[in-house]
Amino acid sequence: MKEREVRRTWMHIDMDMFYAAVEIRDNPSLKKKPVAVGDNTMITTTNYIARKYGVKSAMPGFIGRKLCPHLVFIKPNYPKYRQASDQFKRILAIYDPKLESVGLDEANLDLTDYLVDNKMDNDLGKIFIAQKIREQIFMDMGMTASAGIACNKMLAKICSELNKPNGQTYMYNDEVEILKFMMDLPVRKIPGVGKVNEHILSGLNIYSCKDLVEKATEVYVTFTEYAFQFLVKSALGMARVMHEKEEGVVAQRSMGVSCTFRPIHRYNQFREKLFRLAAELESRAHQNKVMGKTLVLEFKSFKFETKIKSMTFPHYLYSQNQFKKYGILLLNQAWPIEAIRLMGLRLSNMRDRRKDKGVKVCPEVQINDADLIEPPGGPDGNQQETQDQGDGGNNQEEDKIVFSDTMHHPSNDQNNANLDDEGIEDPEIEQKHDEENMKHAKEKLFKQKYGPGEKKKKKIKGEKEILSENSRSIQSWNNVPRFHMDKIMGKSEKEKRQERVQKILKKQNQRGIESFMNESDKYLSKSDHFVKQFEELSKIKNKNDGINNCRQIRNKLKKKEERQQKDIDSGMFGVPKSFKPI
DNA sequence: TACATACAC
DNA sequence: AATGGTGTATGTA
Repeated sequence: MKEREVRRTWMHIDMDMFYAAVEIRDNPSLKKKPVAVGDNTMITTTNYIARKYGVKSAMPGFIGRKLCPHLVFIKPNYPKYRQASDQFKRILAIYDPKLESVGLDEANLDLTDYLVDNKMDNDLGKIFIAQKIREQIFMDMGMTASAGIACNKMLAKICSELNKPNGQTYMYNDEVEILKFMMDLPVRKIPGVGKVNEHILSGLNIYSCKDLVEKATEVYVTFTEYAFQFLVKSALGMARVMHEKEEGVVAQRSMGVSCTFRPIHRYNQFREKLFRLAAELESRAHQNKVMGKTLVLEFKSFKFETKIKSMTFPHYLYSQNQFKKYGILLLNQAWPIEAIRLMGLRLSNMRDRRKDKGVKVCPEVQINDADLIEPPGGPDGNQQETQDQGDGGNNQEEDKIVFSDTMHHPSNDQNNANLDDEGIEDPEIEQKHDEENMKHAKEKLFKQKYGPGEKKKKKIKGEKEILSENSRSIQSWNNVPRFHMDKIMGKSEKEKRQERVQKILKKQNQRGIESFMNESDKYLSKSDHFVKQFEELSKIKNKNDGINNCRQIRNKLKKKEERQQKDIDSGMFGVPKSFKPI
C-alpha cells in the first residue's frame, strides 16, 4: 500500500520566523530586540527574543505588549515577503520542481529522485542534502530555515518542528523507529488535528498516538469512516507519499475578501460594506482573470459566530455591479442581522475568464433604485413571484483555473485590461441574462421559503450528468477528521464495523499493536459506559464548557508529561536516536 | 446546493 | 477595550 511506502524521501522545510526574519535582515538594528510583525490587533510573526516573553503569532498585539513592554511592532509588508518567498522557492525547485507549499514560508519536497540521480539515496546523503539546502538559503537570503526529513509528508512536517530554529531532524525510514516515535506523540501534533478534535479525543481519554491506536474502536464508532482512517493511519505514521498535483498547477477554487470593523446595525451600513467588498472582489477577480457562478456572503457576530448565505447562479459573475446586485439578494435573505464584526464576500465555482466559450457569462448589470430599497418587514419583502420551472443552466464541464503555486498571488501580466469588453453582447441580451439570474434567484428564495414545488423536472434518461470535477477534492495530508455527531449504531451495524476494524488491523500487520486487535471485545463490555461518555461529549457546546474542559485536560496532560519525564529519567523510554539534533 | 465548521498559515 | 484575512477541507440535510 502506498501509504506504508517507506522508500521515498520527503523534506519539509520551513523558514524560521519568516516575516520577522525578513524585517531583521533589512534592519539589523532589530536583531537584538523583541520583534513582532503585526499590529495592535494581531501579531503574525515574532522573533525568538519576543517568544521568550511568551509573545507568539496569532496573539493580539495589545497582549503582546503587556507581556513584553519593549516589543517592537513592525507593519507587515507582504509584497516584500512574497518576493523573499519566491527566492526561497526558486532555490527549492532545483531539488524538486514539483514542490508543494501552503503559505509563503514552507514547502514540501519529494527528494527521492534527486537523491537517486545523485547517488545519495542513503541516510547520510539525505542529511547532507537537507543541510546543503539550508546552507544555500542562508547564503543567498541571509535567513535560516529548519527542516524535517522523513519517508512521507506528514512525518517530515512533524520533524521540521523538532529542531527549530536553524536545525533539522532526520527520521530513519524504518517502521519500528517511526512507530516508536509516533506512540509518544500527542495527537495534537498530527497536522489536521486541531483544538476541537484534540478536545473530542480527550473525551475518549485519548491523548497520545498510542492511545489513539489502542482505543481505535472507540474512535471508529465516534468518527466517520474517513476520519477514523485518517486518525489511525496518522497515529501509525502513515501518510501520503506521492505528489498529488501536476507540476506547478494549482486550481484555486474560490476567491474572497473580508473585513473586520466596529459594530454595525443598520441595513444601509451592511449594504455599504457589501459594496466595498464587491469592488475589492472585482479587482481580485480581474487580476486573476476568473469568474464564478457561486457567491457567498459571510457574517461574523460579536460572539464570533459565523453565518453564511450563498447562491449559485446560471451565469458566471465577475464585475462589482454583479457582486453588488446579487450580493444584495443574499444580504436580504439574511436580514435582519444582529450586530456583526466582520463581513466577507467570496466567489466560488470558478473558471478562467478567458475560456468563456460555450459558457454562460453574465454581462454587466445595472443597479436600480429598486435594488437599493431596505427590506421593510425583514427578509420577506422581496419575494413574491412565482414558481415556474426549468433551470436552463445545463452544466458545462469546468476548466481548472491555473494559478502560480503561491496563494493570493495575482498574476503579473497586465494584458487583460480590456477583458470587460470582450464578451459583451447587445444590450437586449444583456438584459435578458440579468433577468434570468434574477428569476433564478427568486425561484430559489421562493423554494426556500415555501418548499419545492410539486414536481421536479425529471432527468432525461441517457442525459449525461457532468459533475464539476472540482466539487470535492482532497488536499495533501491535510484531511481533517470530523466528529460524527449523530450515530450510535444498531447492533448489526456495530458488528459490521467491528469486522472492518479487524480487517484494517490485519492489514496494518504492525509490531507493537496487538492490543489493537482485541478492541472489539472491549467495546462490547464497555459499550454502556461509552454511550454515556458520548452523550456527555455531545453536550459540550458552549465555549465555557470547552474552556473548563480544556483546563482539566491541560492539567491532566501536565501530570502525564511529568510522569513521562520520570519514565524517561529512569531510562524506561529512550528518546530514539534518530531524533537527536544533527 | 446550501450551510456550518474545523484547520492551516 | 481590544483576537485578521484567505483558502481548503469534511459533514449533513
